[in-house]
Amino acid sequence: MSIRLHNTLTGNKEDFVPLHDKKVGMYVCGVTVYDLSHIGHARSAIVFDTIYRYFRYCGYEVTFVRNFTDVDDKIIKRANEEGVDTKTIAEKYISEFNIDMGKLGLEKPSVEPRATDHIPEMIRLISALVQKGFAYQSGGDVFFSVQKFKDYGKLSKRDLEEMQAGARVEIDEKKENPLDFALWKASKPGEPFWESPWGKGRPGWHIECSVMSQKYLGETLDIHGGGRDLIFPHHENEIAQSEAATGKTFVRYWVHNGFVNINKEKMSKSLGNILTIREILKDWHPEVLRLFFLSHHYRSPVDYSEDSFGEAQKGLDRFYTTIHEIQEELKRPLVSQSKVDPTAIENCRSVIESFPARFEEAMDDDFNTAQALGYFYDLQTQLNSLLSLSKGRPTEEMISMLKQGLNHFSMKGWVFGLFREDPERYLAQRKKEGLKRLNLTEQTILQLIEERNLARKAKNWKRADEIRNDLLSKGVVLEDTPSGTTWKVK
RNA sequence: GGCGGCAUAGCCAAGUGGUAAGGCGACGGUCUGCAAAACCGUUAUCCACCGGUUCAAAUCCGGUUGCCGCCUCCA
Repeated sequence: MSIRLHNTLTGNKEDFVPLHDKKVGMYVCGVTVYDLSHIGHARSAIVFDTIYRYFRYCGYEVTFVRNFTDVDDKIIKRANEEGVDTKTIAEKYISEFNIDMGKLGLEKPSVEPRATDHIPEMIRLISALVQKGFAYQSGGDVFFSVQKFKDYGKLSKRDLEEMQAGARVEIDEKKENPLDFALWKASKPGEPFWESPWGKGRPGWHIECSVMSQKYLGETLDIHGGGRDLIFPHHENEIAQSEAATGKTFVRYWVHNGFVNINKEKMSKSLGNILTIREILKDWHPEVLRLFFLSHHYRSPVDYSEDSFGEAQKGLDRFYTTIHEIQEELKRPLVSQSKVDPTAIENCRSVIESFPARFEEAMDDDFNTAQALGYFYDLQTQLNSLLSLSKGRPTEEMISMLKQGLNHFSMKGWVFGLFREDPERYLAQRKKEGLKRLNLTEQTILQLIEERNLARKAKNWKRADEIRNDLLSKGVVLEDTPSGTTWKVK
């Protein structure tokens, strides 16, 4: 079964056939480094990280390129505000970005090129475009002439004439056509610049991606990705530049992820609701973020809210609890015989054994992580069911099935970047955070449990329930198990 | 104004021709001193509305309504 993916260019789901048998060249637009990255960047990064991982899981050899835009108006503005040079700003936010991505547990791309390291190549490409008549110099600027490129608008499904009629475009006297875009910009005093045939200047935004993708992946890429908002003008312009220069198809499959809203509102500077990855990670485990995103289709918009993250948190806790319990069960001595109903065992077996196939079927279908996650929940239910059949007296058969389940969590979980923690540590950490939030110490809780257990021994249920209710009202849940009383934060 | 997308249970969310995954919540049961957790079961005769195509549609086509995104920097 091959992977099918939705191609923005055609609007259809297509069978993925790479250019070179089992090799995939994938380019994803990274960030402009002028500020901390936000939850939207996190989504894009997580979506493409998952795609990257799944291709590798399927045995593809993937070259994954994700760039840094380190020269840009916003960086210049920021540098001026802080009275430092643009390089300082860029370096700072590249390192912040790397910290965030590290915490999110993202795989390192194969190459992370920076725009400013590719200026000579950009100048070469721009010159070629001028020579071929696709671009023209105007003062110290060079523009791409959109009218010269017949296919302009094919990705964003726009018509040049209609856009011009739209008249929302600012008239720039330097441009022959208001929709023409800058390949090279003359630098103003105080701005960073490079020498070029057109004088001192700096590259336009789009050219870097054409150059860097071509350099690391060749003239035709298998996959090019990014957020939906990049479809126009960024990716449209990349196509124009690249295809005008090479005469070849630039990208075979365009993949775009949906946006993140915050409490049903668009995230924007003007609304002041930008949620940085830094802030998110103060309150939530990185895997909560991943679980949250992966429970939605990558192309749909998602809405961040305390509640929705709380739900993801709950789900993650439950997975780790199951994994932990399996590990504990594996340590218990085997029994040779069990009175457990064999059909119950067989039900568990069929779900556990069919999991990999179902997981792959879902992922092959345009990376349907939400569906795949549903199968993870099914798997979990069956493993819990098995645990409750075993009740601490596992047979060899049960152990083998539990191990199989654990293996699935580990192997398939890797594709999702989930279940990477030691469950015991994860659960302990959750308790610790909970105590901090409730302003309680473990000592207090353990003392109360001790007191309650004495009451229970004396069959003083009234006192025992009183203690339990008291703790519950503070947010602590007690669970009496055969091996003793445990607690957790609600 | 142009282009694109979405509308599935109380909530979140898969499903693009074969008769509604999964999660949260709720309810009933098993277990338990009672609970909690876990497990089992129930919870959408129906997928915004109207019409059409088809043996068959949430899924395709046409229309209506509502919401959102892009068209300007943006993941």
